[in-house]
Amino acid sequence: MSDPLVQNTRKPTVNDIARVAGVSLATVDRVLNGRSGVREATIDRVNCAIAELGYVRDTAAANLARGRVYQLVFLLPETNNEFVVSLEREIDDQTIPMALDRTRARKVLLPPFEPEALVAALDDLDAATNDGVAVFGPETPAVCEAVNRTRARGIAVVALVSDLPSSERDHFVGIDNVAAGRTAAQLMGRFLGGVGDVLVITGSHLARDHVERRTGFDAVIAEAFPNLKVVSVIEGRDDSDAVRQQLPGVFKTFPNLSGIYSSAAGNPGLVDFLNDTSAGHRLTVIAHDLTNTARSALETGVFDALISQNEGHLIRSATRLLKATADNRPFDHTQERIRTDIYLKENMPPV
Amino acid sequence: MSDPLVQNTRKPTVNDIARVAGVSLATVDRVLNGRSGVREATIDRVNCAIAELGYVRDTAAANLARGRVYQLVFLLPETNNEFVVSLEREIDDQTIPMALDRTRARKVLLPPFEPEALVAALDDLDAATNDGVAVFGPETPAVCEAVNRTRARGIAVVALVSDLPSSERDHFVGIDNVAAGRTAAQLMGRFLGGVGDVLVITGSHLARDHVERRTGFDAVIAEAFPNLKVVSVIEGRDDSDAVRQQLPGVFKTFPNLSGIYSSAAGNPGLVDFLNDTSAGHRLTVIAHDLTNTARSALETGVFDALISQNEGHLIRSATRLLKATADNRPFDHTQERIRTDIYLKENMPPV
DNA sequence: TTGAAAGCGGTACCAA
DNA sequence: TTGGTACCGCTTTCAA
Repeated sequence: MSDPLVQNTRKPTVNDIARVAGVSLATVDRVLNGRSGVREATIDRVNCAIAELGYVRDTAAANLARGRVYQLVFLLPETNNEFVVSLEREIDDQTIPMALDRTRARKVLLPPFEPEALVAALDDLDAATNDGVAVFGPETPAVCEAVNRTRARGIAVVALVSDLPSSERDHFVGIDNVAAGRTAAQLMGRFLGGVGDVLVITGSHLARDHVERRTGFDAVIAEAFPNLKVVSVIEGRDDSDAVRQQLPGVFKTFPNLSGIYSSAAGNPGLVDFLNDTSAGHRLTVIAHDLTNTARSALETGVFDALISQNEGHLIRSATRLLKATADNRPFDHTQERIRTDIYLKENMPPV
Repeated sequence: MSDPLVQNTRKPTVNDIARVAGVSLATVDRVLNGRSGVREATIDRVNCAIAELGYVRDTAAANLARGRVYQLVFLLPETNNEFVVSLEREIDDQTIPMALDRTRARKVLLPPFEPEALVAALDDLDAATNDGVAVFGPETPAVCEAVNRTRARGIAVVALVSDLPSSERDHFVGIDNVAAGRTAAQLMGRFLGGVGDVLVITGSHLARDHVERRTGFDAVIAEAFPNLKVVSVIEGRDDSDAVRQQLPGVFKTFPNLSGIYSSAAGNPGLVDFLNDTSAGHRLTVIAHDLTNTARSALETGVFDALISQNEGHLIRSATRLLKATADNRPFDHTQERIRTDIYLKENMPPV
C-alpha cells in the first residue's frame, strides 16, 4: 500500500486530481462539491483520479477559501437548575476557542417541558443562516416531526442529554440513561449491603432521560438486590422547592428509609432538607451531576456518590458532531462517546 | 466592547495590521514571528496595531502557508501489558485523523524500568525533526535532566501517565494517582462494609504512578476504615506471571483475605488465579484500567470495580498539548484534565 | 460544459 | 531594515 496519508509522501491535492484527470481546477471543484454543469464522462474521469490518488480534502484550506463560519444553535430549557446552567456557561466559555475555529454558537432558551415552544423554535430556524442545532428537550411526536423537518431543510440536528430516538436526528450526545440508572442501583445496593428501603426522586415522566434512569434503577434492584425496596417515588419536576416540600411527608410515612436516589435535578432542595433534619449522614444518597450543590454535599458526606456526564464534553462533542455532519465528514465515534461518570469524594475533579 | 472574536465583525488579518501600522506584510510577519531585522520603532508600531485590532493569528492559515507538519514522538515502555498495548493501538488508530490535522506521531518502545534507555532516547531527539515528545517512564534524576535538556533544545515535553514533577516538563497528561488510590480505598471500604483483610498488588517502587496509588490507598484506609487492614503487599512488576506465582503463597499465609487492590498491571495473572481457586466471587477485587481482561472480569463478577483513565483521551490530550506548546498557543485546561474513571459492570462503555 | 485567475490568511524568498 | 510577490490547498467569479 502507498496511502499518502500514512506514508511520508505528499498528500494529493486538487491540482494533482486536475492533472491526472486532465481537467481544470474549477472542474475538479465542481465534482468535489457536487455542483452541476459537468458531463457524466468528465465526472467519472475526476472521480477515478480522486480514487486513484486517495485524495482527502483539506478541510482547513477549504474553510479558509470559503470564509466559512459554522453557525450553530443550542436549544435549552430555560431553568435555573444547575446542570443546565453549567451547560450554558460551558457554551459561553467556548465562545472564543470556537471563534478561532470558525464556529459561532448561539443559545436559545425555551420554557421547559413545553413541546410546542421547541417545535416553534425548530421551525423558525433558517437553513441559510444555521448549519446545525442541538436539542435538549422532551420527546413527543410533534417534536420528532419538527426535528425531521429541520433536517429535511438541510440543518444538522443532534439530541443533547435526552435522546430523541423516534426522530431522525443525526446523533445523540449524552449518556445511556438506562445504564446510569443501573449504575446508581448497583452502587446503592453495594453501599447498603443489599438491604433497606429506598426513595427515588425523579423529574418528569415527560423527560425521556428521567424515565430511562428509573427503568435502569428498578431493573438492577429487581435483578440483584431482593432485599432492597423502592418504597416511594416522588416527581420533583427538576424544581428544588417542589422536592423540598414533598420530603417531610415521605419521611413521615417511611421513617426507616436508608437510601435516596435523586435521579434528576432539584438537589438543593434535597440537601436542604437533609441538613435540616440531620438525616443526611445516616442515609446513603446517590444523585446526578457534578454541580456545586452536589460537590459540597459529597464533600460533607451528605451525598455518597454521584452519577454524572461532563458538561464540557457534551458541548464540545455536540459541536464537533454538528460541524462534521454539516460537512458530511466522518468523525471518531470513540471520542464522541459520553461516559457515565461515577464520582466519590475521592475522585471529584478539582473545580 | 468590540472584540472581533466575539462580535460579528470580521476578524482582523495581517493585512489590517500592515495597513494600520503603515508597513508591509513582510514586516508584520517578521514581528509576528519574532524574526530579526526590524527596527525597534517599527516593532512597536506593529505591536500597537496588533493590540489595537485585537489580532489573533489564524493557525490553520499559518500552517497551510508553512506546509507545516507536527512531528511528535511517544516514548513508551516495551511491554505486553494491556494498558500500554492499548495506548499503542490508540496512537495507531489516530494516525489518519492526525494526518488530516498535519500531525505525525511516531512510537518508540523502550525497555521498561530502565532510565538509561529513556535518557538515551531523549538525547537522541533532533529538534530539527521533532516538535514534541510524550514520555511514559520512571522518574529518576537522570531522566529529569534529560527532559530538561530536551526542552532546552526547543522540543516540547509532556509526561504521560506517570508524572515527572522534578523535571521541567511542559505538562503532565494523566490522572492524579494519589486520588486514584484514595478512590480505590473508599470503594473497597464501602463494598466491604468497613471490615476485612486486604492484599495490595503493586507494580514497581520505581514507577511514580504505582507509588502514588499506594500512598492514596493507605491514607484513606487509615483515615476512614479502622477495621480494614492491608495485610500484605506484593510487587508484580507489571508482569502477569510474576503476579500469578506470588499469589498462592499469600493466600496460604492469609486465608481470610476479603479484598484485593490490584493497583498496577498483571491482571491476567490475578484473574487466572482467582478463577482457578474460585476465590474470585467471595472476594472484593478492585483493579486498574479498562482492559479486555478487566472488562470480562467485571462482567463475570470476578472484579467488582475498576479505576481507569481513558487511553484515547490520554493520546489526544498529549497530542493537543504538544502542538499547542510547540506553537506556544493557549489551550483549554478543563478539556485536558484526565478524569479518574470508576467503572462498575453497569457503566462500562461498550467496546 | 469548461477553464483562467483572483483571493482566503498567512509565510518566506528575493531584491532593494 | 524594508517591501514586493509567489504560493500553501481550495473556492468562486467571470468569460469562453
